[in-house]
Amino acid sequence: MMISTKGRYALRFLVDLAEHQGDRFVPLKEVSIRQEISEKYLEIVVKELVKGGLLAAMRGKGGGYRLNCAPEEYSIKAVLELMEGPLTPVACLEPGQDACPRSNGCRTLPLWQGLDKVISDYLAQFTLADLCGKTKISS
Amino acid sequence: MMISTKGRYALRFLVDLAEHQGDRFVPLKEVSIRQEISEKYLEIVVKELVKGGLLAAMRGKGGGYRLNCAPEEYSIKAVLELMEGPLTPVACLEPGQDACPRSNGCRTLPLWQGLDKVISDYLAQFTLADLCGKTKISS
DNA sequence: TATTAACCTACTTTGTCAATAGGAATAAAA
DNA sequence: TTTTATTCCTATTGACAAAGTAGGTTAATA
Repeated sequence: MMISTKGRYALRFLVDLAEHQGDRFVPLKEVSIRQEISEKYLEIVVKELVKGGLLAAMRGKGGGYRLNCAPEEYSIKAVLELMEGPLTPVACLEPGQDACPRSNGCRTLPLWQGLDKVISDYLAQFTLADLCGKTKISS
Repeated sequence: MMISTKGRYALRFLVDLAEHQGDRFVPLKEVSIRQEISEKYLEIVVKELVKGGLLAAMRGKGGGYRLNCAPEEYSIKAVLELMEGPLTPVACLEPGQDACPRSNGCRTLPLWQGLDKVISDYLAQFTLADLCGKTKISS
């Protein structure tokens, strides 16, 4: 299991906004009820989305959250990486990792590199828009 | 990060056996030195490989471990699932999981199903033999 | 009978996940 | 101006798993 609640909740929050925001700010509580996610925990998730520049926030009465861009602009891969960190299947592939001393003759490295690529390529091809309304994703 | 040391060490152990066993039983200590993995921890990993029927073990002097089948017979996916459990990217896809009540209108489920499929298909196409000697895996 | 090696049980340490608790700051409405 | 609705902030908790250590028991061979 590689995707934690943070990544999953973040996507659900963004989809919910895309589908319900219209022209207003949507309060977190509203999403929390629709998505059946604890308000308090969702706060933590959303804080990172704001900090990452994906959402605009507005405080006080009538406040809430709003997408900063059109749904087509949100790459699924980018959202998940913001929440989860690198999505590599093994630690030695994480960016900024100094090459493992065994990497030269490592028999398994190519396997992990290939796996990393299929995951990365898959997630990079979708945007938030693909998750909205009737699904455009087929397995 | 989705593949733990158990899965990674297990593959390295199996590859090491495939490349060095010849016609004898290979003691764990020997692999542990070559692979630079703690003997004690490797014991835990190997125990599961034996229990899973992948290895034959022989005790006492001259003992050690040996592959039960030809390297082509070991599916990478099967080995990893033995060590890690289900490789699904999210919990709701694990086998034996009762369908989540939200699954009907879930906007993210198709995404996870698709991701699960690319991971599963990728890992299912390789065997231990593909990891041995010069790599036959390209990314 | 000494040696080598697998097997077994228990423990430890460290870190992350998934929250919860309680309030402070801010904006709008009454 | 006071109430209400909302985001924002810091701290804490409980459960669990990952990764590894420690110390001994059983079995096969020379």
